[in-house]
Amino acid sequence: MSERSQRKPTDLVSPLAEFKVGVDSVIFSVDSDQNRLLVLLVMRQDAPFSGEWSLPGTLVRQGESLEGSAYRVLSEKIRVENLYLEQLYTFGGPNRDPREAETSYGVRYLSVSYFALVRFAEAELIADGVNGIAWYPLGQVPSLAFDHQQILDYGYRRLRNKLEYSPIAFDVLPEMFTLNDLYQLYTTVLGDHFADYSNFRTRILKLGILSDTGIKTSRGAGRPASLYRFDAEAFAPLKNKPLVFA
Amino acid sequence: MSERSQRKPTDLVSPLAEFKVGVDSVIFSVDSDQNRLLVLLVMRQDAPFSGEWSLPGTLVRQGESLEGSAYRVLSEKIRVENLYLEQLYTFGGPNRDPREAETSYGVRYLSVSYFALVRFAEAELIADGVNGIAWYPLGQVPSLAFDHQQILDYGYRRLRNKLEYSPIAFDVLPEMFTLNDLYQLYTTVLGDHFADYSNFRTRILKLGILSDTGIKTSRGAGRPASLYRFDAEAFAPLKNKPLVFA
DNA sequence: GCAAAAGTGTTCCGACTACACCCATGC
DNA sequence: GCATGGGTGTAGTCGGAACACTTTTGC
Repeated sequence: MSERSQRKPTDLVSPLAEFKVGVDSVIFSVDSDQNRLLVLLVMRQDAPFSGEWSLPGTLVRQGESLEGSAYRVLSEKIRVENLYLEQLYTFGGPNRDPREAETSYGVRYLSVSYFALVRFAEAELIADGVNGIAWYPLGQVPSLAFDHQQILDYGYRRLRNKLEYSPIAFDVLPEMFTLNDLYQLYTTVLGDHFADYSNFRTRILKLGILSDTGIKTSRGAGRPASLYRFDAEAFAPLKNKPLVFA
Repeated sequence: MSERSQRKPTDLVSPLAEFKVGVDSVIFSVDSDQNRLLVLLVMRQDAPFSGEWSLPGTLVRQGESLEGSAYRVLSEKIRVENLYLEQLYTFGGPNRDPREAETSYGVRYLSVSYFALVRFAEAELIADGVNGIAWYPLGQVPSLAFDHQQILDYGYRRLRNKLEYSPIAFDVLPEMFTLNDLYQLYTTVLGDHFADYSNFRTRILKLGILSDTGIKTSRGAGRPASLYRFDAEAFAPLKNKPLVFA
């Protein structure tokens, strides 16, 4: 890690800060029935910002890794098997948390943020009867505690980037899915500012990372659609290569 | 920031971790005379890892922001005016720093890493006579203290990405530069796995963000080259748009 | 003149766009 | 049949890759 600055003998510089480290997560999900992009918010119970909505978060415990901490919050709020999780950014300026003022000796509160995309269908919210917890459609998000709006914005940008250039969509789609399912996922997250369905089809198939299971599925009227499966082996050699999914 | 998990009254969960927060920086520079990509390393003076090379870093002081801390280390090591700096990633697993074991009560050491690209010509190393400090060509980097090799790898990846998709090259080139200067910068960082000079020229000029000053410069034999200047106004509307510089 | 470096132009080809069109199902 | 959604094909266009060629300097 780090060392002090290199003044030789007596260190008469200002003292080191002491930190509590929090992990806050921007947890996204796509409701494919209503084509809405959702973010998970929780109502704060304690000061500061008691009664306001915020991103789910926690303070890091002894012996716990940052990512482990992120997974813990996630599992405390929702039951979900399939997800993508990655670190976002660390916010750590002084005075970003009102609790810093209260404490006599200057403890700082730092937030390592994560962003997650979870499979909506299986994501079951864990209501403990006391806490408010809810999926909010992006665009209907209320004002948030701390600097959480900033974190959310940052997470949304990252989500769109990841979706375009990484196969995270397949972490959140069911094992087998139609190409239309995939297309809908992309449009709800990215907006429909890209290729029409027909061109999307051909391009994504040309990548060669989807395998047709041959199984057909019928959703009401219309011709039944083929179910596809993400082919991890075929994708492996393409990893780290610049790929555009949308 | 964050709250605890939502158990109601008594918190009998494992206690919170206490953190020292360090900032470690991957500072790159391009020696355009020798076409080498360099990274700044310092020799550690104190335990742990005393006598080993490491990334320049420091522990965050009271009242100091993370970015401020990164700038402080930078200014303690080199004198440089023009640079690009951005946060990289936060490494914070338990047991990543040997000092955690020494302390009786489990203080954790967390590293928020930054990456910087500085203008080589004006970067003057501040030798304090005691500390080793040196530019190492990438590929000749010795084994590093802590998990600094991992941070360096991460920084290198980010550097290449940023160079391809952001105009950070112009933060580090002189005010006026030839297209060949620009091309050399790209090739030394990215390798010459992209367009030849002639295609690079036309593509970068078509972006419309470089303005020809009309001034010619002659470097030995050959036809004199035009000096160009980065046009920040012309670039402004393109910001946030996906742009490929290489 | 000749070598060296800067700068221009041309040809080829693959990829993306915008459609029009065919196919298989429910009712 | 016909509406509905799935799936295929094609013509036009844009942009990058490769490379030949011209221009302007030093010597």
